[in-house]
Amino acid sequence: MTEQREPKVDRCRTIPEATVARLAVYLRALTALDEAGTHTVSSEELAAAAGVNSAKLRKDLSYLGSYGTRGVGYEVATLVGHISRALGLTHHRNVALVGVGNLGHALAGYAGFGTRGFRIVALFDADPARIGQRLHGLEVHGMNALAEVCQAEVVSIGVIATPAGAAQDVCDKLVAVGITSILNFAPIVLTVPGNVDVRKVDLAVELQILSFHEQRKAAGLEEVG
Amino acid sequence: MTEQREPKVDRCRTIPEATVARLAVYLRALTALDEAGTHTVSSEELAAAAGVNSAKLRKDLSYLGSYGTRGVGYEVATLVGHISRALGLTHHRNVALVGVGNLGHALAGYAGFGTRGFRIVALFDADPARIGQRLHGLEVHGMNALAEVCQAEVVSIGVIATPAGAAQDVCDKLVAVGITSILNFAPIVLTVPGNVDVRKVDLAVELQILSFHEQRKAAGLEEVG
DNA sequence: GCTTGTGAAACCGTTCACAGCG
DNA sequence: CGCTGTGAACGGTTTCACAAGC
Repeated sequence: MTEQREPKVDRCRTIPEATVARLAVYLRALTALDEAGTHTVSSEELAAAAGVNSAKLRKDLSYLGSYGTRGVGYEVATLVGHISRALGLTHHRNVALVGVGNLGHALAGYAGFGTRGFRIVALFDADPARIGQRLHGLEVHGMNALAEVCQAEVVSIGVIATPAGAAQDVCDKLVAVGITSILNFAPIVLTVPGNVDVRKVDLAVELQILSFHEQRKAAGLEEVG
Repeated sequence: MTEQREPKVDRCRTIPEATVARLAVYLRALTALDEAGTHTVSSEELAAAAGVNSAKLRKDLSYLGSYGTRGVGYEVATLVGHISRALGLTHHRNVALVGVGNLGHALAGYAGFGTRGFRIVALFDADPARIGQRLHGLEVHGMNALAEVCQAEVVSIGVIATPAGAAQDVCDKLVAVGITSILNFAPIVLTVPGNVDVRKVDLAVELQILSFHEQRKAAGLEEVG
């Protein structure tokens, strides 16, 4: 057997995937603290606000560097800066949204994006009846305008809010235009080239997971009672 | 605080958390296969449809029992049945939705729930202007009707689609009414008793995770080119 | 032959516990 | 003294590889 030693180019910039997801949550909590006028937090306090334990929080933050003060805690503003930089949020990112139906409509109007580093700059839909409409100050384009519009506005993330049947086709088009990050709300697994990142949100899956635990709780009670 | 040390009752019915999440995805893929008229799938095929590798899929299914046929594969209908049972989806579960703003509106109209084991049976909002309105055949109730309505309809899951500021209060009210499973769309960490399960969906967090990878890709290119 | 089901190994993430430092 | 930062231990998850069985 050939001893395949991993190249192990472990430059200090390696942040575990699980940590990345939590950094976003810490950022949210820190922003809230900042707005409340708090200047300093201990790992214990911030961990509570983020719903994790303090050891995990400290380890997560340690991947960014040593930005705390022993015996004191972390400066809120400093952490906000470092986490923002780590997540690539130093400048706003432009988002294109495809599918302006039920859910897409709601996403287009969601104010939370703007305050957290993102701006929806373009809307698309396949339905001729919707093309040309204006939603929250943006015109709905047809899919054939995808390339043109995405290059004019510098779009870095695509959001798919179409029915399942259209999603893979839309995805292929987004990839063809050069988009390499996709957030998918359609209940289907997308196939993409290796350089493209996809994250998915499936509401029914979330409910089904809750259903599983609900059932287990019911079974447990039955046994006891 | 309430340090609940689990007694570690490892009865054979223990399905790992990571597996539960994927079972829901398998179910989605199987339903699609079923509708397409497929009767039998191999682990390889189903794994591809679910976006995982086949070894993982087989191990996941093995927690439910041995329902495949060696040399052949799995019968679609059989698997659908077993996964549905495992997830507690043999009967429809009733869902209460709190917050009928932008997002809540979209969720109330999302047809995908009905076909996948759930039914939204009650809508609530704190805004007097919205109370009494009808949405997709359901009346919007005020928060003071929560107890009454949730007990009349047997609600097993609560969905919070309110602004962040209202979410913890709404959550407390749901818990008080006896709801032990909550899906939270508000960008805040909810505090709940130990017997209550919370799952959260934060759209901005998802985008920030994509942003991280997008940045890393950009950094990588810079280095090469 | 082919594909499932599964121990064992490798991997990753979390928790512990304490050294290090302000 | 208090809190951060971190090696080491632990537990859960994924992958490997092959025996079992149609």
